[in-house]
Amino acid sequence: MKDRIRNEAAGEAPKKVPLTIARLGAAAGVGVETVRYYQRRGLLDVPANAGGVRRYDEEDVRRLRFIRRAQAAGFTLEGIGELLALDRTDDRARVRELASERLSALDARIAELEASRTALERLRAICASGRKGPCPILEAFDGL
Amino acid sequence: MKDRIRNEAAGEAPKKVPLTIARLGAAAGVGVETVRYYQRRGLLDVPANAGGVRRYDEEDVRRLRFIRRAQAAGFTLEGIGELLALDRTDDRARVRELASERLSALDARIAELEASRTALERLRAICASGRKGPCPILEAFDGL
DNA sequence: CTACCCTCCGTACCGTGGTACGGAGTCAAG
DNA sequence: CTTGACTCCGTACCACGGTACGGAGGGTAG
Repeated sequence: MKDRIRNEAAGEAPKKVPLTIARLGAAAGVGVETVRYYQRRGLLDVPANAGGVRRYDEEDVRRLRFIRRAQAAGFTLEGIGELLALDRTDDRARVRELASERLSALDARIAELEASRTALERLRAICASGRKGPCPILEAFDGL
Repeated sequence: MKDRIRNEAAGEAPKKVPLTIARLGAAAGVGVETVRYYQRRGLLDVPANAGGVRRYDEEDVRRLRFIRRAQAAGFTLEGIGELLALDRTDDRARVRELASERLSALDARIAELEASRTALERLRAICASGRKGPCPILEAFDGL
């Protein structure tokens, strides 16, 4: 079983090891339960293999990785569902709309985080070990 | 009642209008229920005024605003509780520790959001209205 | 063939951060 | 003194994104 995993890493002889749900999850850094949750949400489809153990392919891995990346970009799972649907259509206007929407939100959030960053560095400096006087935590965030 | 609010904006004659819970919340952009929730969590204390309507002061406003700013910086309410407690002690080491911790997380998150930003702009460009060919949503995030 | 681990499936539960509801009490203006 | 808005308090519920559990069946290494 460890050998199967070793096989994967070793590039030689792509032995076409069956991609089970756990391996699919591992390929994108998520657990089995999370994959199953995405299936329930309709973000990944369930391979038709009634009765037995399902097998997955590279396309599933791509989709799963996409989900995680889109999440990191701040899309909700619902939004990601729409993106996945759009990927099959050709509604460019809608894609641009969603992207622009997210870009604005992202820019706002980045600005916010950068302001917070400045405040935290200020706090860290003010509360340096050698210094005397108060270490005003509340004030450190004034003007955010 | 509208007049009370008008009073607040008009700088003349600071009439020392009583700060009720709704006005406290409004001063930091949150609702009554949220203030009460923070009280339950121990982030704000409940003025001793058993039986009647509680009154708040500027200190409460400061604390409430701090909570929201610290949240924007990515602190959890639990972490904020610790910060508020630290504000009363002089444990500079711990303050610096929390600040540094958060700074690292912030830097990581900012980098992530910036990478997402790039990917989204790429997507928006690729799916421009005039262009032909596919509008590859999944690929747009490759390499994040 | 037999351990042994993995998969399948339903259902329940979790943490975080709130939001809603409803009845009784309070308070200020008219 | 009434009216209408606001407060208090407990309890319940919400969205989001998972995570856990447990029993029955599948698949494979030795």
